[in-house]
Amino acid sequence: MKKKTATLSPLENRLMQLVWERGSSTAEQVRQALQPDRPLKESTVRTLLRRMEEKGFLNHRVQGRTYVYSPAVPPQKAAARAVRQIVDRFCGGSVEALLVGMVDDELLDSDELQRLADKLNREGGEA
Amino acid sequence: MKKKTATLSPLENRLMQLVWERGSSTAEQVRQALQPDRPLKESTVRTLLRRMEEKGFLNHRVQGRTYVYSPAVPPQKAAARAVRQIVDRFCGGSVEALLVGMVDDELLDSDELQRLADKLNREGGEA
DNA sequence: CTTGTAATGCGACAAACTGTAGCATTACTT
DNA sequence: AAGTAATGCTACAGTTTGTCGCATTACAAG
Repeated sequence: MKKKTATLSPLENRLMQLVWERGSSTAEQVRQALQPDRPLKESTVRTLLRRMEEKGFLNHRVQGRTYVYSPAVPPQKAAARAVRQIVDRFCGGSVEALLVGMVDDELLDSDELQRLADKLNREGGEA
Repeated sequence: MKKKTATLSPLENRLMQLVWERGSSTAEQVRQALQPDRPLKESTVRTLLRRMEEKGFLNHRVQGRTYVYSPAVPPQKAAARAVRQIVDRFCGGSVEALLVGMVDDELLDSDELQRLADKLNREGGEA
């Protein structure tokens, strides 16, 4: 059973969140951000950050003696990617089916959908 | 570390797929469905099915000497649930942001969205 | 230049999750 | 009463996750 993981674990996701919010951060900053809620040693945070970079979710640039990590992918892009998986898995590839399900589940209401559709169409598609 | 898994593994997902398609199935049927592509021993399939039930994705009823498994949740419901997670994780809770991202990612095009919105609104919301 | 210091990556380890399956037990069919 | 088929339990190896300690290294200060 050998394979490369392209998914973030719960905790990794938590960190990803922070990095997205802050734009970019150092291990120490992330550690502080997690602070009283989730006290982790710096080594731990660094390991996580490193793994996340291996998985392709982060990039880092060296600034002086410090590594500054930043998102390799914008959140919405990652989200879209995740949704694609869901659509394939659960909805037989039909995005429409997914949206219908979301409305049924009250995750989204049709008015909101309407409004959004209007907005997007008005803007037109600027590829 | 504590335990509490609410997610399906890749292979489990594969089986879930089948059960959704077929409505309900026995271990043997699932095994056959996986056939040449993924030959698994019955024991294996049974273990997977059992785990999936533990995780709350399947139910089973006894029919004679056989267990017949069926989805505990319809696919679109599960999808919506998964999407909710994504929305929270990646889009700061904004479904709209997600949809915009999907359009950007060409996973969905605004015309399609428009059509769907119209359709849903026409049908009206039968709670 | 030497040394102290801070930041780094590597290697480790236990618990949990996955993929796979053998086997003793149990429940129908004959 | 027996044979047969389906069941759940237990097991196990390979991975992933959560957590670190530590040797090493790049800089700043002396």
